[in-house]
Amino acid sequence: MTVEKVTSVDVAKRAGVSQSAVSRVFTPGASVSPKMAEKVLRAADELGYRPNVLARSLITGRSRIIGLVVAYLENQFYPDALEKLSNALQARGYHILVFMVSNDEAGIDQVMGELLDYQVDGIITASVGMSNDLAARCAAAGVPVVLFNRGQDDDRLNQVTSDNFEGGRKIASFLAAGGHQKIAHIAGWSGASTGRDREAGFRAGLEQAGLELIACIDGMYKREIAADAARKLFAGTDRPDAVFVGNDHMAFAVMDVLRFELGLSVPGDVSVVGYDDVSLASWPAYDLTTLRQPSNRMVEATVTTLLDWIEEGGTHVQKIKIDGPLMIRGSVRIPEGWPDARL
Amino acid sequence: MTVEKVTSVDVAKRAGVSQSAVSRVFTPGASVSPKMAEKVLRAADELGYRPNVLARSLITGRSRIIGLVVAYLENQFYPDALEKLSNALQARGYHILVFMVSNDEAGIDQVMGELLDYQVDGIITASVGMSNDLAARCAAAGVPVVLFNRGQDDDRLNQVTSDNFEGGRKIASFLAAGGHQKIAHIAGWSGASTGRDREAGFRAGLEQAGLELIACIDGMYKREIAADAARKLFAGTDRPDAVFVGNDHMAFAVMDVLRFELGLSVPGDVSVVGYDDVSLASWPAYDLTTLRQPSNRMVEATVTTLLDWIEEGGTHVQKIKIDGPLMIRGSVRIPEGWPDARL
DNA sequence: AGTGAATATGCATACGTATGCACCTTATAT
DNA sequence: ATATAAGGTGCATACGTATGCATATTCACT
Repeated sequence: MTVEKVTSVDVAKRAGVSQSAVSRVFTPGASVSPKMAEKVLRAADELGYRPNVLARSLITGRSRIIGLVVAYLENQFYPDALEKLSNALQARGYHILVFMVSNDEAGIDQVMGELLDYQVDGIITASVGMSNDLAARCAAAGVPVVLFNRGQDDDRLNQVTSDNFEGGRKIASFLAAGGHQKIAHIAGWSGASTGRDREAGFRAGLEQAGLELIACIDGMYKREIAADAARKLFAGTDRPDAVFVGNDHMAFAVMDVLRFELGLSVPGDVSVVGYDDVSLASWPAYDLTTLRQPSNRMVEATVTTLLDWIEEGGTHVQKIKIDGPLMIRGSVRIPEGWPDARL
Repeated sequence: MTVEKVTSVDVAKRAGVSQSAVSRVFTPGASVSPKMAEKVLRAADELGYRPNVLARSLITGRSRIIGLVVAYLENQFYPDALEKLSNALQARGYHILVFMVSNDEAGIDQVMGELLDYQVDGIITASVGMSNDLAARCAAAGVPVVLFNRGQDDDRLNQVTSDNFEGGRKIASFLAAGGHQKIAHIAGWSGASTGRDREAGFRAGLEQAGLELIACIDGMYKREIAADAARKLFAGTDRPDAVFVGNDHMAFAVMDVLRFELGLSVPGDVSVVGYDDVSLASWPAYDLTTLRQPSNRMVEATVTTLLDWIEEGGTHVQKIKIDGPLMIRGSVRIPEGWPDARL
């Protein structure tokens, strides 16, 4: 396999011009005459020349690479987000370098180091937090960070989330309006802001309706743990008549346990509500009522924020919350005369 | 935001040594004395120095970046593969640059060009084919390619697939053994080898059992098209008693239509078999019988093949087929006395 | 102590591109 | 026609690192 690299020098030679001229032809906005452009482009085409992005980045200091840190792709919300992020960035001339990471501090630190080695122009973390030390290193390296679907109290870190507190609250008032009395919660991981905020909003909404949680278990955003939580919640005789599960991924597991292990009817015996509105939630097998995280708008906000920092040298750290509607489907008892309008 | 790059020169200065020495300390296998290593590492640590991968790649000609081209992540098989590929490559010091692509020739060509601009060391396409022209360009650039889950007659392209023909055949004999008489097929996209091979194997298996397909519709690997196909298949009075669907992603849609639109029982009225064995297939809501594509082994083979080419200058193009078992679950009528052993 | 081999180190250069500067060409206005 | 600005072009250098070559140091052995 003979590798014949063709460089701007080769093109210059063939076109009978200087290397700078070639470079300028391939640099948008540089000053070149039409005649020159034509000559160079023809020579480039004949040789099959394409600029070396890496060499370019050495000078410009911009790699057009965005690092994406993500913990797991099993929850459908993330591949969906990844696909949308990648498309949006690709349309703007950037590309995503993927870093899978186990969600513990040591793993993240190690991976984030590798990330910076690649001179990424920016970093998006999907549902992953950062240590202070790390945030400092990114800041020092001048690499902007956006936390996608994760909040963190650090005024160097941009973040884009749905309005988790308000979402939890909406679900609470919806369940309360449906006349549910014994309401339980299988929470998202308490180590993440999303889980905590949803729970807090949910509790606030219940209180507002004069209700109280009868049980709350941390599901860790994991299918198996959520399933166990469901088994535990429904082990006694005093069963909940409604469960809010911290995300759809866990909610599916919970519904499976309720229906196929315990023989309960959803929503006949118990209402189930999720969070995210991944596409599977709308499939008839689950038909899950859930609070939609508007991934399109979240992605849009993420990309806009990040590129603003990269290209305009942004200075104002954004903490963006995006409101989403409750998607009412067949997994819940629907309140009498509940307005069709989305919450 | 002040960006202070710290380079090997800075480290050299502080440690009182030459830049070459610093480079060697960070190059595994280079000759350095323990004393030197210690001095340099301390200085590097104090300054927070890390080698610039991009600058390094300019000299070595290796970027340690693998381009991954993928069409869509909705089918759970792909995020799963992506996660595993990324982990496996990461463990070997490589990272994945993601390129989303619409599955048409023009889009692929455009994207593949950008890919080569990044000087990737290798390319993996997930369920995406390549034009001859493109294969030639990759070969000319010395960039090895592995097609993951896609076959193509081109002796420059490595490929790793499951044994799709044999898989289709296994499913046919299983359904035949179950006493099904009116067997239909909702095929994978006929534009892809996987779909064609599964269908061919399926037909061969039926013939072997003295049966014949009563209907076959191209589902294009798309949920909505598969759902329509199911509606069409079951519109008349002479309904199939078994359907083999070209992948799980479509099979879920088919089951949804059968159960929730047509009120049929699966497997009471009709058996359904899928292909892939994504994790959702084993969830009780579907409990889908399906032929497992062993993604772990496929990923392993893909990574091994690719890195062999990259690091050892491989020369023998691999066309690897990996056999997978039929996972027998509740979506089919199970043949009397069918051995528990996997097919 | 002296010899040769083996190991460490520094110097200089190369990788492929972008860009400041100086120069030259062409267009524009006077 | 001349003066001036505006636009093109080439030269030289820089980006941050790896590496061949020559030299300096260490070591084992006689």
